[in-house]
Amino acid sequence: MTTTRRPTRQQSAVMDALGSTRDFTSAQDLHAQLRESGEKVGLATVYRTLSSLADAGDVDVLRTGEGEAVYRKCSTGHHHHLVCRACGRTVEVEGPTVERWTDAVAAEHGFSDVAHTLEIFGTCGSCH
Amino acid sequence: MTTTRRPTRQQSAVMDALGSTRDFTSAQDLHAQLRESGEKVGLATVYRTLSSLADAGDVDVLRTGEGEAVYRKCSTGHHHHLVCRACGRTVEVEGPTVERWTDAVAAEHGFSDVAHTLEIFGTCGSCH
DNA sequence: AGCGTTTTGACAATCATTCTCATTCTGCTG
DNA sequence: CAGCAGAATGAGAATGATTGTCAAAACGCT
Repeated sequence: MTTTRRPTRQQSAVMDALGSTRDFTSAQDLHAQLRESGEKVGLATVYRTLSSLADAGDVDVLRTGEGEAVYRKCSTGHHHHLVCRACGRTVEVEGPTVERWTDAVAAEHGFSDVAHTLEIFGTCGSCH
Repeated sequence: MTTTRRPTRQQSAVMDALGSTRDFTSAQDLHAQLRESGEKVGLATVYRTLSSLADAGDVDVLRTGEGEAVYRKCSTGHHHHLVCRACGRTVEVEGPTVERWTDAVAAEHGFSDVAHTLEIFGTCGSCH
């Protein structure tokens, strides 16, 4: 079950690329960036690497309004994102309040194994 | 600019189909259902109708983990969803707590025009 | 009924993502 | 160090949802 992870040049290339941006990036963009910087990495590999990273919880994934998956290297632990819809600046936020609320609501309706997604969008100060 | 909306048979067919399920349904499924029940509606039309309904705020849209768009006719007003990941049963939930929290967090970081998405997934009592 | 516009529908075109599979690495092992 | 089995890669095909195209059909109005 434990997928044997074998470190490779292209995997670290993908991780470095991810680390160099602070904003959410799509697999396609990431692939383009890598090509430009001279790294030869196949598109399929970018996808594969990103999904294993995501599965392992090493990166955060969310979907744009158009359904495209975007990835971001984040601090560990459970948290949410406050994203500027103009410049894309992202702030990580955390709050026991929400966690408690979702758990309570779920319990109240007899749901277990609860998980949730929460993203906040707005216009940041500098873009206003 | 104000798109003149002209009522048609197929549009009401789509709306009826949406109204007959209480769970989130994809455009593809909706189209299949319509075909089965004898309604002749083109796939493109289903998509078009759904997006205008969504734009108008008459239906709620969210994305499955795989990025597929799913639609649901909902009560009006701002609310969130508690979805059973096994049977798909959906419960609408509402909570000033979260609304206040997101607004506060956003304000704290200088963000304005705040919007947010929040969905809760879990396993409901009967599926446990 | 007649007309200008909007909608429809069959199908082609996009686009992101996944699959296929032969080839290339990697980490051992002897 | 050479050899091996299994994992990873990459090029391109395949998939699947969604959108665009455009001629034909449906609407609302006169």
